[in-house]
Amino acid sequence: MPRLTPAAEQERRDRIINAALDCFAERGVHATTMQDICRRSGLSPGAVYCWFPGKETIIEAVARQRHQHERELLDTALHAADSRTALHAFFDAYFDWLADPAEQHRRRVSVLVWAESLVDDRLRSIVGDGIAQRTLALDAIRSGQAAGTVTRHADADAITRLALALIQGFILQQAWEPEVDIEGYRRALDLVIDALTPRQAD
Amino acid sequence: MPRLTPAAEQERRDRIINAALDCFAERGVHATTMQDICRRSGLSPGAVYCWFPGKETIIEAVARQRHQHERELLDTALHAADSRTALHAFFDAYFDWLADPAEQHRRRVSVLVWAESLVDDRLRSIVGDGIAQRTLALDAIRSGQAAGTVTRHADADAITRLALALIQGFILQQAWEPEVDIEGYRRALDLVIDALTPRQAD
Amino acid sequence: MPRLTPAAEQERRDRIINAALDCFAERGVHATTMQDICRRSGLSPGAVYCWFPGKETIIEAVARQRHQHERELLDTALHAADSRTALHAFFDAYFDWLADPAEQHRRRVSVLVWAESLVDDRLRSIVGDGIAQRTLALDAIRSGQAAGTVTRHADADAITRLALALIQGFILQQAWEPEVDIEGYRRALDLVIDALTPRQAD
Amino acid sequence: MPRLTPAAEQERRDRIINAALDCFAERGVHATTMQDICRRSGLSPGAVYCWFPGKETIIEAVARQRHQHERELLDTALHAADSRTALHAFFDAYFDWLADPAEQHRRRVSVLVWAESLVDDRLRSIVGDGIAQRTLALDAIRSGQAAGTVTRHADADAITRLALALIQGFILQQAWEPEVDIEGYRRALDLVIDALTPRQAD
DNA sequence: GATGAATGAGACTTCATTCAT
DNA sequence: AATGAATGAAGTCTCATTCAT
Repeated sequence: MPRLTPAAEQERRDRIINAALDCFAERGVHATTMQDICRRSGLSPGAVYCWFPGKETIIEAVARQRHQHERELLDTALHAADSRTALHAFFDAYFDWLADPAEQHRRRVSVLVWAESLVDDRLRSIVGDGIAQRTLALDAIRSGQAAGTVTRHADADAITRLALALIQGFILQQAWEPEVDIEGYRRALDLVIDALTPRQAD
Repeated sequence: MPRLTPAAEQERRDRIINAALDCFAERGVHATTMQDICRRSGLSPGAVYCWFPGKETIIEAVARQRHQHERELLDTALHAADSRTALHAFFDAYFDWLADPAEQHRRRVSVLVWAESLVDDRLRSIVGDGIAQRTLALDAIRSGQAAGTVTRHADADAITRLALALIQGFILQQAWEPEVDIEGYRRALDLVIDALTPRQAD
Repeated sequence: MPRLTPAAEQERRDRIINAALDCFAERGVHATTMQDICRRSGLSPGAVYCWFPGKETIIEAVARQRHQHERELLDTALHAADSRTALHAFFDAYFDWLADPAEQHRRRVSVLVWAESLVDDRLRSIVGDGIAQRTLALDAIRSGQAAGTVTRHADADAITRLALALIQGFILQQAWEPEVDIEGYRRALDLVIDALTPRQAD
Repeated sequence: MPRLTPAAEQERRDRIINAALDCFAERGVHATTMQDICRRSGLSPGAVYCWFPGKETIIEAVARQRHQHERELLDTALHAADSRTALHAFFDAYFDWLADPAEQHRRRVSVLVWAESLVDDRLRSIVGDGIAQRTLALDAIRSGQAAGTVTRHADADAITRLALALIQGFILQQAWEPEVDIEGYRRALDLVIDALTPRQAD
């Protein structure tokens, strides 16, 4: 029983997480059995339980993986010079990602996780961490408001919520209708962003 | 025990649906057992199965009930004279409803149903019917665009999607954080609506 | 709540028995629910339980009804003058009955009852009563042997069993294959009867 | 716990089939619960469901096992040189088997299966396969008729049916009365066989 | 580290029977 | 006598998890 290298360990874990992700995307979290995950990952139940203590933990790992890219996008965007640019850059990067066909099927799982998180405390804190990144944007919005590049007619908190809603709502609609016209949505989105980031003080 | 009146039948069904709704809101759809629903409704398993052929059907009935009020709100709003008024009226009515504390707990179930609908065909068509009402608003938006009361810088379809996203995204955030500042969000929302419905032709 | 006349009572009971018989013939005894019997008889569960204390009792009544005609056939046959005539008469009458298309579907229930009787004591005694009529024929066979009209090369008991087997086996085969050639079987049967009832002492 | 050898697999299956057979013989097919089969086989429900997808399939396996020996007896008998010898050999072998006390209790299950097959399509085809072996004997009977070793006064088909009835009828009677005099029955049977297989052309 | 047969609690559902009306 | 909604014990089966090999 030779101990696996860390890289090999990670490979096992990723294999399981991706198998679970695919299964979840196809039949949902609850309809997916551990056997499904075993079959899809090519591992035996015993092997899977070597790397995860239970189904719950696998779901959590999947949830974490789902939020990882969103975090990176936000991080990047927040480094922009001014708020207006940041907002545009963030939405641009985010919707480029949403337009990626390879990710669309798997992103259904994000919605499943949102729902699950309403009912599962551990998952709630994971999803909460992701959502909490909204607060990272708060300062940027506030300084934008101070500098006059973001409207002062609305609360910074509300603005971030609204921005988040525009993303989450779209993700939901895209999950229901994968063929949704993303470019049209982006154009409408630009109007909103422009309204929130006036060229001249309003 | 002579035949129940149609009203009494409906009362039974509603009792079951509401019991299920409460259970779902508390522990989620899958963690809720038929026994839970029986206990909460005060009926025996046999009695529940008198009125619903199975758990699946109860979930569907709950889903349908969830969409009912939204439909009514939209219906009402669409009778407004012009697009701008309609849009404002619709959001006003909708967010009045979202502000109702009595409904907030149960509305978590809407999110659960959204997720479930990605994975369950029958539910998908029920949710789809609800979402499809967005298309009812399309004509109103289009005539608004013709009349110059709605911006022509974005596609009518995209505008309705965006409006829907602003609601769905908020529902999601409210489900996660019941104490979210709804009034602040409404004010930010007004900016968006104003941007979409210019006072003078743009 | 006027008490029914005895005739009306019997009508109710027969209605239930026949409904049960039809259901049993179609789906078997166990797959038939009391609801099935209610539907088919046009009575409510309460009404059925007025006339029978339970499903068990209905099955027993059906079993009794099944054996009634056989008993009559045997009774008649046993009144014949001599054994050889009696045997021929009995088989003739019995197979005339078996040839009646109206009875064939319902006779499947006889086989179901045979099986059930192996496992249900009350039913066993009912079926046993029917089978025991075989012993009524024993004396006739014995006196036939004494008179030289029935072979002495076999035990009277065995002869009655064999005769019974020829009927029961056919009933079974007819239940499986309703289109079985009954006339051919009767001709072969004649050979057997002839062998058992020699024209001259053997 | 590495993969079971095919032999070990078969052992599991047989253990379950035999446990079911014993239970069926005691209380009937429907009164036997999966728990009964589990207890008797010494396996847990999960283990049983590893090897059979459901109760239905276990019943079918039991039915198949019941017909297996009959098939072998018939096969053997059909290899005899001439029809008369074959018929005698077949009945001899068959009734030797019927006389085996070890088998008598379990053979009650054959009757249960006959009944069930009237009402369950899958079972019908299994039992049908067993019964259909009667047709294998048809050719032997026909050539016997051509050679003058089997009576021409009856149809070959009817003769095989009659022979089958003599067995099935006895099985039924033995199921009801285990102490039935099998030797007496065999002597009476010899008379019948002699009648069907005349020493000189008739 | 890995295997996969086995475990067993518990889920959904059925259905013979009852009883208030 | 009859109705039919309601009861609830019991049945079949699933599936996350374990552990001997």
